[in-house]
Amino acid sequence: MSWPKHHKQATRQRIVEAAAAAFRERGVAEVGVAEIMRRAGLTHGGFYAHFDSKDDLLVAALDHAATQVTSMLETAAKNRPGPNQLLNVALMYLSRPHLIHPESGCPVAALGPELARSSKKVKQTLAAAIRTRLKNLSNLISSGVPLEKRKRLTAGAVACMVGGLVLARGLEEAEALELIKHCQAFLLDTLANPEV
Amino acid sequence: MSWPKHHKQATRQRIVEAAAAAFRERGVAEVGVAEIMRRAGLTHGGFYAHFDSKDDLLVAALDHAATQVTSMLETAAKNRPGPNQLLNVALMYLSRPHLIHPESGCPVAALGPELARSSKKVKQTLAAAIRTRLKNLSNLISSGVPLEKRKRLTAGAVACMVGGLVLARGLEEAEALELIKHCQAFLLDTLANPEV
DNA sequence: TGTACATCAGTGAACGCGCGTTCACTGATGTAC
DNA sequence: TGTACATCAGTGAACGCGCGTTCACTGATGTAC
Repeated sequence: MSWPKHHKQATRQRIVEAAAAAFRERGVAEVGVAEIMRRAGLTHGGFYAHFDSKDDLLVAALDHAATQVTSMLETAAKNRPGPNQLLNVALMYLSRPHLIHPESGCPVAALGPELARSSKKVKQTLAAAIRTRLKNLSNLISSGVPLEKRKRLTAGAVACMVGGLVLARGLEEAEALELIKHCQAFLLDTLANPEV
Repeated sequence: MSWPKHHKQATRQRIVEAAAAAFRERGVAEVGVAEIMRRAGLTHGGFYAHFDSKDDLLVAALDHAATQVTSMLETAAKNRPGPNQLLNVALMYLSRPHLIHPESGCPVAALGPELARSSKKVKQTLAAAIRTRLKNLSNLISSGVPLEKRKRLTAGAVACMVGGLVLARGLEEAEALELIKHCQAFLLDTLANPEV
């Protein structure tokens, strides 16, 4: 073996990271293979030594982005321990940094509709990411709350988070910040009441 | 004047309607000018007699789609009069027909992120559509509720509606229906309590 | 330690294709007489 | 009423361009001796 075995793997990872950022920043259709390879410090010809197709890369990039956001939200929950972890996560999600940095943020908010119209593999990866998100956030609710109510709270909170960000990114920054603040306050009222 | 004056206008309208449906169904980048003209029963060459560019058409199509949804939601509010109009609208929005028919549904849920990354004109049209939506739904809340609270409820409800649909469209149908049901229940709990 | 070698990650020119856009033309229309 | 005409909505071939993908090649690497 003429090259260190981790070398190619590391290059692949760099491509995946570049793609995950570029896709979320500018959209899957708007970013070409050549641009991603350039961002990863390579030329476009080598792409197909790492991936079967652009679609194959999209699956890997989506998976990477989803994992990245999962650990970001977990960190938010751990760093601010308290009685209402789900609320802490929602407040961090509906924040200015997330609003103005789609490239490192939630792939559902940045690309959801586009991904839902993509190939079967991409749709399956998206569905898996959403399921994981719902499950993880559901686990942040006290186990004293009945299962059905936990599902309701999780679905509502995640929907409000994703929708709040999608809507805010369609407005100018001043209005956007106001909107996410209102969504924060809405969830605060809803999730912080004693029955949760 | 050799043609009835309304003729060209009617053709233009047909193109806008075809585009509004096609874009919401398959995405702006994925649908070409030729396909839209074909859907409108025309050939692609005539397109530029009606629009300056594909982007120009997108502005008109987005505007049309937003108006269409506005009147759909208004109908929902009027047909089911009651103490909680905002909830009625949300329940209709988070429904199976809307889930499986993006081509006639909310353009924010179908195209939001893609539009937010588009040209300045498209972004402005999107922002205007979102502002109108927020304002209209805010007006459905009893004027007895303080303004700030109304803003909070509106923002939260609209975010939950849009996010719920975006998330649901990323899942398989059975899970999707369950998710929108949970979002419905979430809003029912939140909006139907006496303090609203 | 030094040299010849096999491996294979990465290069860059080239491909076919579909896109948005342009333009010379066609032919259906209402009007003038 | 009938015919010649000007208008212009719509046609369809053509354009340059950038895309995803392919492939013959290069050159950096660790190994054998």
